[in-house]
Amino acid sequence: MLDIKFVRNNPDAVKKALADRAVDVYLDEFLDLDEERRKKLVEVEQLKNKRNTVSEEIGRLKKAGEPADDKITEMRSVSQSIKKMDEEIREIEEKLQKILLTIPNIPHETVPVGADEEDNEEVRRWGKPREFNFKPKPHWEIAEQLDIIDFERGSKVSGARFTFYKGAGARLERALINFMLDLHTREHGYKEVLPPFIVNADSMTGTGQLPKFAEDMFKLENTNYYLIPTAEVPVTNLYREEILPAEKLPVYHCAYSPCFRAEAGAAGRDTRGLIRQHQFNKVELVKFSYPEKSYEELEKLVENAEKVLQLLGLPYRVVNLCTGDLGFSAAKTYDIEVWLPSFNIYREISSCSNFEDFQARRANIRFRREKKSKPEFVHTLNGSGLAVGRTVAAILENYQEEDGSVSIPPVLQPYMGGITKITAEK
RNA sequence: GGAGAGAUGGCCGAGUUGGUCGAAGGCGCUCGACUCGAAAUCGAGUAGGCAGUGUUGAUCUGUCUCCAGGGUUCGAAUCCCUGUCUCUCCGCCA
Repeated sequence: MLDIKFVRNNPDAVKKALADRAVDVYLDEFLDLDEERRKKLVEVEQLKNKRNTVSEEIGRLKKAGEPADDKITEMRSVSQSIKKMDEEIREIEEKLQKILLTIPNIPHETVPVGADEEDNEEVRRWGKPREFNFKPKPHWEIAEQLDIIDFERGSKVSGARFTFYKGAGARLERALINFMLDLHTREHGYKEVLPPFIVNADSMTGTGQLPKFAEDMFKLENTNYYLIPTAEVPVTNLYREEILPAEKLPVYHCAYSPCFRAEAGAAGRDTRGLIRQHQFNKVELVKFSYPEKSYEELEKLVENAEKVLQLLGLPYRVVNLCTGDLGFSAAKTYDIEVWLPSFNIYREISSCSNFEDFQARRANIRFRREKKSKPEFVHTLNGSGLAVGRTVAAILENYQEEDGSVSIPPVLQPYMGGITKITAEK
């Protein structure tokens, strides 16, 4: 959510940001409503002031045993006017809030202006895609031949885009989760959290999933609960409605969680394999930062996520998302894309964003610079470190051998009970 | 699931026969005095949102906020209704 005062004072900047994102918002209507609200507010506050002073007087008169009937009658009508005006103001505020909640964040000045992913800007590459002397297979073929992932039974038991991991596949997934958590907690200074996987609507609004993106999520019927689409939601909302002591900043958390996504509107895309599932695992990194340090923190966050791929020996590139591809709440986002040989392209495996104070304002997460200074909004950041399912896919594809077996990256071997290779069971 | 109790400022905790209550008191914190310094002691200060003023986030003014949302009333932390959460006991359960 943007600062209403900022929108009021910088309508042109907001309009430009909206245009760059190709988003339609009725900003002029918003500005008119805002002005009307303030006008009415002044009026009603004057009336309230009158009510307060006269009511006090009535109390004094009654105590002294003097009559106050005429004043009471007068106040009766004043109170009625106040009630009416409060109602009008409330309606205006509701409209304002509704619009405000659907205005996306303003892109940072270093974000390239562009229409879609074609206009994203490649920042760097790491690692060289391996040259195969045979035709690399897609990960779902490898996995099925090794009998470590069962897509068909996943569909039977749940539906499309659900899978069973089995044997070494299940263990690989678990190994990756532990490897990532260990790396981020031991080497990168993140404190681990294991959050609830179900949250309420307030939390979803706090991080920006609601009200605009309700159809992307699974809602539990007859409740106010949602399955989390990412650990970003519970972990960022950890400090909702709180004022953090300055000495605690920056706060770093990492969290494993399953993620549930309805993938509405993605029918027909990535129908095979692990790339797009209704349920997948992810290790998430979340930061709460001083405003002036948040872009520094973003760079460090991306590097922390990259480190996972480097240690796993998976080639990747980092791209700076353009205005048209940028998520609703983000001011700037780096995607990390891992090399997938069978696709012959880089595919998103991590998304690291700085939300500046956009989520903090929605969720009311603040900090106090000095003991006596006013609370300010923190900046929030998060990034995948990494999406585990896609990492499994990348390992299977990049480490596959011609005989159908898959080598285990050395850093993962301790987590896999020392095995160096996944081979088909006899 | 059944029965009961409760939700007040950074924390603890008064206030529940409605009327100078944004809220006593204590702790904590900040500043000052004392001290070579510290402790102790003494004095002062110590919520947030919105709006106006100023103008750039000093000050001043108004207003709202005592879990949330409604209601009664000239006036509610105090009365009524609904919801949420917490605690205790019982039942059930991993």
